Amino acid sequence: MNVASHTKKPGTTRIQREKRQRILASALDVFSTHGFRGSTIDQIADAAGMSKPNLLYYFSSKEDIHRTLIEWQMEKWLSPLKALNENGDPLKEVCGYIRRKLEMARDFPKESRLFANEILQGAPRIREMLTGELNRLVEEKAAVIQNWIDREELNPCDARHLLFAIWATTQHYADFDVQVRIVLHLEEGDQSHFEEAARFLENLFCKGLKRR
Amino acid sequence: MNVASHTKKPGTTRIQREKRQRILASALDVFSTHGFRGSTIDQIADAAGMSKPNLLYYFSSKEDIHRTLIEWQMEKWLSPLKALNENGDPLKEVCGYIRRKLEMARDFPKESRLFANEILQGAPRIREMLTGELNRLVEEKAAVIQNWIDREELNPCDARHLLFAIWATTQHYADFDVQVRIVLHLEEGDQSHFEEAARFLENLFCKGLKRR
DNA sequence: ATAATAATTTATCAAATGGTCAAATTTTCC
DNA sequence: GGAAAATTTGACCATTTGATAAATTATTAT
Repeated sequence: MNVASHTKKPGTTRIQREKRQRILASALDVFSTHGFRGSTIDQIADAAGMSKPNLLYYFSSKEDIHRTLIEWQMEKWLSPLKALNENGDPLKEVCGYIRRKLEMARDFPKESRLFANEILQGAPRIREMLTGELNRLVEEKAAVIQNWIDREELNPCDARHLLFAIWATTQHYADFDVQVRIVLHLEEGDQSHFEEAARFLENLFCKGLKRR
Repeated sequence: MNVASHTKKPGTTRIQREKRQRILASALDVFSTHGFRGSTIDQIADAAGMSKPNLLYYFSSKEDIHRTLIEWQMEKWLSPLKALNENGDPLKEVCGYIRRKLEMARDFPKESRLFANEILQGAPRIREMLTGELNRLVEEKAAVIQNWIDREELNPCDARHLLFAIWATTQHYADFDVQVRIVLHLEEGDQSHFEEAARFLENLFCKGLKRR
Protein backbone atom coordinates (compact mmCIF):
# COMPACT_ATOMS: atom_id res chain seq x y z
CA MET A 1 0.00 0.00 0.00
CA ASN A 2 1.04 3.54 -0.58
CA VAL A 3 2.66 4.56 2.66
CA ALA A 4 3.97 7.98 1.71
CA SER A 5 0.59 9.35 0.72
CA HIS A 6 -0.91 8.36 4.05
CA THR A 7 1.70 9.55 6.49
CA LYS A 8 2.85 12.96 5.30
CA LYS A 9 6.20 13.19 7.11
CA PRO A 10 7.67 9.87 8.30
CA GLY A 11 9.90 8.59 5.55
CA THR A 12 10.23 5.41 7.50
CA THR A 13 12.44 3.86 4.90
CA ARG A 14 15.92 5.02 3.92
CA ILE A 15 14.73 5.34 0.34
CA GLN A 16 11.73 7.37 1.38
CA ARG A 17 13.82 9.83 3.34
CA GLU A 18 16.36 10.21 0.55
CA LYS A 19 13.83 10.58 -2.24
CA ARG A 20 11.70 13.03 -0.31
CA GLN A 21 14.81 15.11 0.30
CA ARG A 22 15.76 14.99 -3.37
CA ILE A 23 12.26 16.07 -4.34
CA LEU A 24 12.22 18.94 -1.87
CA ALA A 25 15.61 20.14 -3.11
CA SER A 26 14.35 20.15 -6.70
CA ALA A 27 11.08 21.74 -5.64
CA LEU A 28 13.04 24.57 -4.01
CA ASP A 29 14.81 25.18 -7.31
CA VAL A 30 11.62 25.22 -9.31
CA PHE A 31 9.22 27.00 -6.93
CA SER A 32 11.77 29.71 -6.12
CA THR A 33 12.22 30.64 -9.78
CA HIS A 34 8.66 30.28 -11.06
CA GLY A 35 6.37 30.65 -8.06
CA PHE A 36 3.71 28.10 -7.19
CA ARG A 37 1.38 28.49 -10.14
CA GLY A 38 4.24 28.88 -12.60
CA SER A 39 5.83 25.60 -11.53
CA THR A 40 4.78 22.18 -12.80
CA ILE A 41 5.09 18.76 -11.22
CA ASP A 42 6.86 17.63 -14.37
CA GLN A 43 9.55 20.28 -13.91
CA ILE A 44 10.15 19.19 -10.33
CA ALA A 45 10.15 15.51 -11.27
CA ASP A 46 12.62 16.15 -14.09
CA ALA A 47 14.89 18.12 -11.79
CA ALA A 48 14.74 15.31 -9.26
CA GLY A 49 15.45 12.74 -11.96
CA MET A 50 12.28 10.75 -11.59
CA SER A 51 8.93 10.25 -13.27
CA LYS A 52 5.86 12.25 -12.32
CA PRO A 53 3.89 9.28 -10.96
CA ASN A 54 6.94 8.28 -8.98
CA LEU A 55 7.16 11.73 -7.44
CA LEU A 56 3.46 11.60 -6.64
CA TYR A 57 4.13 8.38 -4.78
CA TYR A 58 6.08 10.43 -2.24
CA PHE A 59 3.90 13.54 -2.15
CA SER A 60 0.19 13.49 -2.64
CA SER A 61 0.00 16.70 -4.69
CA LYS A 62 1.78 19.84 -5.85
CA GLU A 63 0.36 21.67 -2.85
CA ASP A 64 1.67 18.94 -0.57
CA ILE A 65 5.21 19.43 -1.87
CA HIS A 66 4.95 23.19 -1.52
CA ARG A 67 3.53 23.06 1.99
CA THR A 68 6.14 20.60 3.17
CA LEU A 69 8.90 22.68 1.61
CA ILE A 70 7.72 25.89 3.25
CA GLU A 71 7.40 24.22 6.64
CA TRP A 72 10.82 22.70 6.22
CA GLN A 73 12.37 26.09 5.48
CA MET A 74 10.46 28.13 8.03
CA GLU A 75 12.86 27.63 10.91
CA LYS A 76 15.91 28.61 8.88
CA TRP A 77 13.92 31.57 7.63
CA LEU A 78 13.09 32.95 11.07
CA SER A 79 16.32 32.01 12.85
CA PRO A 80 18.25 35.27 12.27
CA LEU A 81 15.57 37.31 14.02
CA LYS A 82 15.15 34.71 16.76
CA ALA A 83 18.83 35.18 17.58
CA LEU A 84 18.34 38.88 18.37
CA ASN A 85 19.34 38.99 22.03
CA GLU A 86 17.73 41.54 24.31
CA ASN A 87 20.63 41.33 26.76
CA GLY A 88 23.30 42.18 24.21
CA ASP A 89 24.52 45.61 23.17
CA PRO A 90 21.71 47.15 21.10
CA LEU A 91 23.79 48.45 18.21
CA LYS A 92 25.87 45.28 18.05
CA GLU A 93 22.72 43.17 18.10
CA VAL A 94 21.12 45.06 15.24
CA CYS A 95 24.33 44.95 13.21
CA GLY A 96 24.63 41.24 13.91
CA TYR A 97 21.08 40.73 12.72
CA ILE A 98 21.79 42.61 9.51
CA ARG A 99 24.92 40.54 8.96
CA ARG A 100 23.06 37.27 9.47
CA LYS A 101 20.25 38.32 7.13
CA LEU A 102 22.77 39.32 4.50
CA GLU A 103 24.56 36.00 4.84
CA MET A 104 21.21 34.29 4.36
CA ALA A 105 20.62 36.29 1.20
CA ARG A 106 24.06 35.28 -0.04
CA ASP A 107 24.02 31.61 0.94
CA PHE A 108 20.33 30.78 0.56
CA PRO A 109 18.92 33.01 -2.18
CA LYS A 110 16.49 30.35 -3.37
CA GLU A 111 14.92 30.13 0.05
CA SER A 112 14.54 33.89 0.07
CA ARG A 113 12.91 33.90 -3.35
CA LEU A 114 10.60 31.06 -2.34
CA PHE A 115 9.10 33.23 0.38
CA ALA A 116 9.29 36.39 -1.72
CA ASN A 117 7.28 34.78 -4.51
CA GLU A 118 4.68 33.58 -2.07
CA ILE A 119 4.25 36.88 -0.21
CA LEU A 120 4.38 38.93 -3.39
CA GLN A 121 1.46 36.95 -4.76
CA GLY A 122 -0.65 37.54 -1.68
CA ALA A 123 0.64 34.70 0.52
CA PRO A 124 -2.39 32.47 -0.20
CA ARG A 125 -0.59 29.39 1.09
CA ILE A 126 1.33 30.81 4.05
CA ARG A 127 -1.10 33.31 5.51
CA GLU A 128 -1.49 31.38 8.78
CA MET A 129 2.25 31.29 9.16
CA LEU A 130 2.44 35.06 8.83
CA THR A 131 -0.48 35.83 11.13
CA GLY A 132 0.80 33.21 13.59
CA GLU A 133 4.45 32.38 13.96
CA LEU A 134 5.96 35.42 12.23
CA ASN A 135 3.59 37.83 13.90
CA ARG A 136 4.39 36.51 17.38
CA LEU A 137 8.11 36.69 16.73
CA VAL A 138 7.92 40.24 15.39
CA GLU A 139 5.77 41.24 18.34
CA GLU A 140 8.40 39.92 20.72
CA LYS A 141 11.42 41.39 19.00
CA ALA A 142 9.81 44.74 18.28
CA ALA A 143 9.21 44.99 22.03
CA VAL A 144 12.89 44.28 22.64
CA ILE A 145 13.89 47.09 20.29
CA GLN A 146 11.32 49.45 21.76
CA ASN A 147 12.78 48.65 25.15
CA TRP A 148 16.24 49.68 23.98
CA ILE A 149 14.78 52.92 22.70
CA ASP A 150 12.93 53.58 25.95
CA ARG A 151 16.16 53.05 27.86
CA GLU A 152 17.74 55.58 25.49
CA GLU A 153 20.24 53.09 24.14
CA LEU A 154 18.97 53.57 20.60
CA ASN A 155 17.74 56.57 18.67
CA PRO A 156 13.94 56.75 18.70
CA CYS A 157 12.35 55.12 15.68
CA ASP A 158 9.50 52.77 14.85
CA ALA A 159 10.74 49.26 15.62
CA ARG A 160 8.53 47.54 13.03
CA HIS A 161 9.56 49.88 10.25
CA LEU A 162 13.15 49.26 11.27
CA LEU A 163 12.57 45.53 10.81
CA PHE A 164 10.94 46.17 7.42
CA ALA A 165 13.96 48.21 6.36
CA ILE A 166 16.37 45.47 7.43
CA TRP A 167 14.35 42.77 5.69
CA ALA A 168 13.99 44.80 2.53
CA THR A 169 17.59 45.88 2.17
CA THR A 170 19.11 42.48 2.89
CA GLN A 171 16.64 40.28 1.01
CA HIS A 172 16.94 42.62 -1.96
CA TYR A 173 20.31 41.05 -2.77
CA ALA A 174 18.69 37.62 -3.06
CA ASP A 175 15.27 38.46 -4.48
CA PHE A 176 16.43 40.96 -7.08
CA ASP A 177 19.75 39.27 -7.75
CA VAL A 178 19.37 39.58 -11.53
CA GLN A 179 18.92 43.33 -11.34
CA VAL A 180 21.71 43.76 -8.80
CA ARG A 181 24.11 41.85 -11.04
CA ILE A 182 23.18 43.88 -14.09
CA VAL A 183 23.58 47.22 -12.30
CA LEU A 184 26.91 46.20 -10.74
CA HIS A 185 28.16 44.51 -13.94
CA LEU A 186 28.79 41.22 -12.13
CA GLU A 187 29.19 37.70 -13.46
CA GLU A 188 26.87 34.88 -12.45
CA GLY A 189 28.94 33.38 -9.64
CA ASP A 190 30.56 36.57 -8.33
CA GLN A 191 29.63 37.35 -4.74
CA SER A 192 32.13 40.09 -4.04
CA HIS A 193 29.41 42.72 -3.76
CA PHE A 194 28.11 41.23 -0.52
CA GLU A 195 31.03 42.73 1.38
CA GLU A 196 30.31 46.17 -0.06
CA ALA A 197 26.67 45.66 0.83
CA ALA A 198 27.54 44.69 4.40
CA ARG A 199 29.71 47.79 4.81
CA PHE A 200 27.08 50.04 3.30
CA LEU A 201 24.19 48.68 5.36
CA GLU A 202 26.11 48.59 8.62
CA ASN A 203 27.12 52.19 8.07
CA LEU A 204 23.60 53.25 7.12
CA PHE A 205 21.82 51.62 10.03
CA CYS A 206 24.47 52.42 12.63
CA LYS A 207 24.43 56.12 11.77
CA GLY A 208 20.67 56.01 11.82
CA LEU A 209 20.40 54.30 15.18
CA LYS A 210 23.36 55.44 17.26
CA ARG A 211 22.61 58.02 19.94
CA ARG A 212 24.92 60.97 20.06
CA MET B 1 -9.33 42.13 -41.91
CA ASN B 2 -7.87 41.91 -38.46
CA VAL B 3 -6.17 45.24 -37.96
CA ALA B 4 -5.09 44.93 -34.36
CA SER B 5 -3.07 41.79 -34.90
CA HIS B 6 -1.08 43.41 -37.68
CA THR B 7 -0.20 46.76 -36.22
CA LYS B 8 0.69 46.20 -32.58
CA LYS B 9 0.15 49.69 -31.26
CA PRO B 10 -2.18 51.89 -33.33
CA GLY B 11 -5.66 51.54 -31.97
CA THR B 12 -6.84 53.65 -34.83
CA THR B 13 -10.46 53.36 -33.78
CA ARG B 14 -11.99 54.74 -30.63
CA ILE B 15 -13.15 51.25 -29.69
CA GLN B 16 -9.70 49.81 -30.28
CA ARG B 17 -8.05 52.38 -28.05
CA GLU B 18 -10.62 51.88 -25.29
CA LYS B 19 -10.61 48.10 -25.39
CA ARG B 20 -6.83 47.89 -25.46
CA GLN B 21 -6.74 50.14 -22.42
CA ARG B 22 -9.31 48.03 -20.62
CA ILE B 23 -7.33 44.89 -21.40
CA LEU B 24 -4.09 46.41 -20.18
CA ALA B 25 -5.73 47.53 -16.95
CA SER B 26 -7.02 44.03 -16.33
CA ALA B 27 -3.71 42.51 -17.33
CA LEU B 28 -1.99 44.70 -14.75
CA ASP B 29 -4.32 43.31 -12.10
CA VAL B 30 -3.73 39.72 -13.09
CA PHE B 31 -0.01 39.75 -13.95
CA SER B 32 0.87 41.71 -10.82
CA THR B 33 -0.77 39.17 -8.54
CA HIS B 34 0.17 35.93 -10.29
CA GLY B 35 3.24 36.63 -12.38
CA PHE B 36 3.45 35.87 -16.08
CA ARG B 37 3.29 32.08 -15.98
CA GLY B 38 0.72 32.04 -13.22
CA SER B 39 -1.66 34.26 -15.19
CA THR B 40 -4.04 33.02 -17.87
CA ILE B 41 -5.59 34.79 -20.81
CA ASP B 42 -8.98 33.70 -19.51
CA GLN B 43 -8.39 35.49 -16.22
CA ILE B 44 -7.45 38.68 -18.03
CA ALA B 45 -10.38 38.38 -20.42
CA ASP B 46 -12.80 37.79 -17.54
CA ALA B 47 -11.44 40.78 -15.66
CA ALA B 48 -11.82 42.89 -18.78
CA GLY B 49 -15.35 41.59 -19.32
CA MET B 50 -14.81 40.01 -22.71
CA SER B 51 -14.27 36.61 -24.28
CA LYS B 52 -10.83 35.16 -24.80
CA PRO B 53 -10.99 35.19 -28.61
CA ASN B 54 -12.19 38.76 -28.45
CA LEU B 55 -9.23 39.71 -26.31
CA LEU B 56 -6.92 37.95 -28.76
CA TYR B 57 -8.38 40.14 -31.46
CA TYR B 58 -6.67 43.09 -29.80
CA PHE B 59 -3.45 41.41 -28.73
CA SER B 60 -1.79 38.63 -30.65
CA SER B 61 -0.71 36.61 -27.61
CA LYS B 62 -0.22 36.54 -23.86
CA GLU B 63 3.37 37.67 -24.35
CA ASP B 64 2.14 40.54 -26.49
CA ILE B 65 -0.09 41.80 -23.68
CA HIS B 66 2.69 41.48 -21.15
CA ARG B 67 5.28 43.20 -23.33
CA THR B 68 2.94 46.07 -24.16
CA LEU B 69 2.02 46.46 -20.50
CA ILE B 70 5.64 46.55 -19.37
CA GLU B 71 6.58 49.07 -22.03
CA TRP B 72 3.57 51.15 -21.12
CA GLN B 73 4.56 51.23 -17.45
CA MET B 74 8.28 51.66 -17.92
CA GLU B 75 8.31 55.44 -18.02
CA LYS B 76 6.24 55.79 -14.87
CA TRP B 77 8.52 53.23 -13.31
CA LEU B 78 11.72 55.12 -13.99
CA SER B 79 10.40 58.66 -13.57
CA PRO B 80 11.18 59.11 -9.85
CA LEU B 81 14.88 58.47 -10.44
CA LYS B 82 14.90 60.54 -13.61
CA ALA B 83 13.75 63.50 -11.55
CA LEU B 84 16.83 63.38 -9.32
CA ASN B 85 18.40 66.74 -10.03
CA GLU B 86 22.16 67.14 -9.86
CA ASN B 87 21.83 70.89 -9.31
CA GLY B 88 19.60 70.61 -6.27
CA ASP B 89 20.62 70.25 -2.66
CA PRO B 90 21.96 66.69 -2.29
CA LEU B 91 20.12 65.75 0.91
CA LYS B 92 16.89 67.33 -0.27
CA GLU B 93 17.20 65.56 -3.59
CA VAL B 94 17.69 62.13 -2.02
CA CYS B 95 14.83 62.71 0.40
CA GLY B 96 12.65 63.85 -2.47
CA TYR B 97 13.53 60.71 -4.37
CA ILE B 98 12.61 58.54 -1.38
CA ARG B 99 9.32 60.38 -1.01
CA ARG B 100 8.45 59.94 -4.67
CA LYS B 101 9.31 56.24 -4.58
CA LEU B 102 7.20 55.78 -1.47
CA GLU B 103 4.29 57.57 -3.10
CA MET B 104 4.65 55.23 -6.05
CA ALA B 105 4.53 52.24 -3.71
CA ARG B 106 1.40 53.66 -2.12
CA ASP B 107 -0.42 54.78 -5.26
CA PHE B 108 0.76 52.18 -7.77
CA PRO B 109 1.42 48.97 -5.86
CA LYS B 110 0.32 46.79 -8.75
CA GLU B 111 2.87 48.34 -11.05
CA SER B 112 5.53 47.69 -8.43
CA ARG B 113 4.52 44.08 -8.08
CA LEU B 114 4.42 43.65 -11.84
CA PHE B 115 8.11 44.47 -12.05
CA ALA B 116 8.92 42.65 -8.81
CA ASN B 117 7.38 39.43 -10.08
CA GLU B 118 9.31 39.71 -13.31
CA ILE B 119 12.69 40.44 -11.75
CA LEU B 120 12.22 37.90 -8.98
CA GLN B 121 11.70 35.21 -11.58
CA GLY B 122 14.87 36.07 -13.43
CA ALA B 123 13.58 38.89 -15.65
CA PRO B 124 13.29 36.64 -18.73
CA ARG B 125 11.04 39.12 -20.51
CA ILE B 126 12.61 42.42 -19.47
CA ARG B 127 16.32 41.66 -19.48
CA GLU B 128 17.05 44.06 -22.31
CA MET B 129 15.24 46.82 -20.47
CA LEU B 130 17.42 46.25 -17.43
CA THR B 131 20.70 46.02 -19.31
CA GLY B 132 19.69 48.98 -21.47
CA GLU B 133 17.45 51.73 -20.21
CA LEU B 134 17.69 51.07 -16.47
CA ASN B 135 21.42 50.52 -16.58
CA ARG B 136 22.05 53.79 -18.40
CA LEU B 137 19.87 55.72 -15.98
CA VAL B 138 21.55 54.19 -12.94
CA GLU B 139 24.95 54.90 -14.45
CA GLU B 140 24.01 58.55 -14.87
CA LYS B 141 22.43 59.06 -11.47
CA ALA B 142 25.08 57.09 -9.59
CA ALA B 143 27.60 59.49 -11.10
CA VAL B 144 25.56 62.43 -9.85
CA ILE B 145 25.55 61.00 -6.32
CA GLN B 146 29.27 60.17 -6.51
CA ASN B 147 29.83 63.75 -7.55
CA TRP B 148 28.04 65.02 -4.44
CA ILE B 149 30.22 62.73 -2.35
CA ASP B 150 33.40 63.91 -4.05
CA ARG B 151 32.42 67.51 -3.38
CA GLU B 152 31.92 66.47 0.26
CA GLU B 153 28.25 67.37 0.26
CA LEU B 154 27.29 63.83 1.24
CA ASN B 155 28.84 61.22 3.49
CA PRO B 156 30.96 58.76 1.53
CA CYS B 157 29.07 55.63 0.53
CA ASP B 158 28.57 53.40 -2.48
CA ALA B 159 26.06 55.19 -4.73
CA ARG B 160 24.69 52.00 -6.26
CA HIS B 161 24.13 50.32 -2.94
CA LEU B 162 22.41 53.49 -1.80
CA LEU B 163 20.05 53.18 -4.74
CA PHE B 164 19.44 49.51 -3.92
CA ALA B 165 18.61 50.44 -0.33
CA ILE B 166 16.16 53.12 -1.45
CA TRP B 167 14.51 50.81 -3.96
CA ALA B 168 14.27 47.97 -1.47
CA THR B 169 12.88 49.93 1.46
CA THR B 170 10.29 51.84 -0.52
CA GLN B 171 9.11 49.06 -2.83
CA HIS B 172 8.84 46.76 0.17
CA TYR B 173 5.62 48.53 1.15
CA ALA B 174 4.07 47.63 -2.21
CA ASP B 175 5.63 44.24 -2.95
CA PHE B 176 5.21 42.77 0.52
CA ASP B 177 2.02 44.62 1.32
CA VAL B 178 0.33 41.50 2.73
CA GLN B 179 3.11 40.94 5.22
CA VAL B 180 3.32 44.61 6.16
CA ARG B 181 -0.41 44.71 6.87
CA ILE B 182 -0.27 41.58 8.99
CA VAL B 183 2.67 42.81 11.06
CA LEU B 184 1.13 46.26 11.54
CA HIS B 185 -2.39 44.87 12.13
CA LEU B 186 -3.86 47.02 9.36
CA GLU B 187 -7.10 46.66 7.43
CA GLU B 188 -7.19 46.24 3.68
CA GLY B 189 -7.67 49.86 2.66
CA ASP B 190 -5.73 51.53 5.46
CA GLN B 191 -2.77 53.54 4.22
CA SER B 192 -1.89 55.39 7.40
CA HIS B 193 1.39 53.55 7.75
CA PHE B 194 2.88 55.30 4.75
CA GLU B 195 3.39 58.44 6.78
CA GLU B 196 5.21 56.53 9.47
CA ALA B 197 7.27 54.86 6.78
CA ALA B 198 8.14 58.22 5.23
CA ARG B 199 9.27 59.61 8.57
CA PHE B 200 11.28 56.50 9.38
CA LEU B 201 13.03 56.32 6.02
CA GLU B 202 13.76 60.03 5.79
CA ASN B 203 15.27 59.87 9.26
CA LEU B 204 17.28 56.75 8.47
CA PHE B 205 18.73 57.96 5.19
CA CYS B 206 19.30 61.54 6.30
CA LYS B 207 21.27 60.47 9.35
CA GLY B 208 23.20 58.06 7.19
CA LEU B 209 24.05 60.60 4.53
CA LYS B 210 24.39 63.98 6.24
CA ARG B 211 27.92 65.20 6.79
CA ARG B 212 28.71 66.43 10.25
C1' DA C 1 -29.63 52.10 -47.91
C1' DT C 2 -25.96 49.43 -48.61
C1' DA C 3 -21.50 47.83 -49.18
C1' DA C 4 -17.34 47.52 -46.73
C1' DT C 5 -15.06 47.20 -42.62
C1' DA C 6 -14.64 46.30 -37.67
C1' DA C 7 -15.91 43.72 -33.67
C1' DT C 8 -17.66 39.68 -31.44
C1' DT C 9 -19.07 34.95 -30.77
C1' DT C 10 -19.16 30.04 -31.28
C1' DA C 11 -16.84 26.04 -32.10
C1' DT C 12 -12.74 23.91 -32.08
C1' DC C 13 -7.61 22.35 -31.57
C1' DA C 14 -3.38 20.72 -29.89
C1' DA C 15 -0.47 20.86 -26.15
C1' DA C 16 0.25 21.11 -21.29
C1' DT C 17 -0.98 19.94 -16.78
C1' DG C 18 -2.48 17.76 -12.32
C1' DG C 19 -3.46 13.48 -11.11
C1' DT C 20 -4.91 8.17 -11.12
C1' DC C 21 -4.36 3.19 -11.66
C1' DA C 22 -3.05 -1.36 -12.38
C1' DA C 23 0.62 -3.91 -13.54
C1' DA C 24 5.52 -4.76 -13.38
C1' DT C 25 9.73 -4.54 -10.96
C1' DT C 26 12.66 -4.20 -7.09
C1' DT C 27 13.71 -4.43 -2.26
C1' DT C 28 13.19 -6.24 2.27
C1' DC C 29 12.68 -9.58 5.53
C1' DC C 30 12.16 -14.23 7.07
C1' DG D 1 14.89 -18.91 -1.90
C1' DG D 2 10.45 -16.95 -1.70
C1' DA D 3 6.53 -14.24 0.22
C1' DA D 4 5.28 -9.70 1.28
C1' DA D 5 5.96 -5.10 1.00
C1' DA D 6 7.78 -1.09 -1.26
C1' DT D 7 8.91 1.24 -5.45
C1' DT D 8 8.66 2.31 -10.27
C1' DT D 9 6.61 2.54 -14.70
C1' DG D 10 3.59 3.30 -18.65
C1' DA D 11 -0.76 4.06 -20.12
C1' DC D 12 -4.43 6.79 -19.29
C1' DC D 13 -7.92 10.74 -18.01
C1' DA D 14 -10.20 15.15 -17.30
C1' DT D 15 -9.23 20.00 -17.30
C1' DT D 16 -6.96 23.88 -18.42
C1' DT D 17 -4.69 26.74 -21.47
C1' DG D 18 -2.93 29.35 -25.51
C1' DA D 19 -4.44 30.01 -29.84
C1' DT D 20 -7.16 29.78 -34.51
C1' DA D 21 -10.99 29.66 -38.05
C1' DA D 22 -15.27 30.55 -39.51
C1' DA D 23 -19.60 32.52 -38.95
C1' DT D 24 -22.25 36.38 -37.15
C1' DT D 25 -23.29 40.87 -35.65
C1' DA D 26 -22.31 45.83 -35.24
C1' DT D 27 -20.39 50.25 -37.30
C1' DT D 28 -19.19 53.32 -40.53
C1' DA D 29 -18.48 55.58 -44.83
C1' DT D 30 -20.55 56.57 -49.11
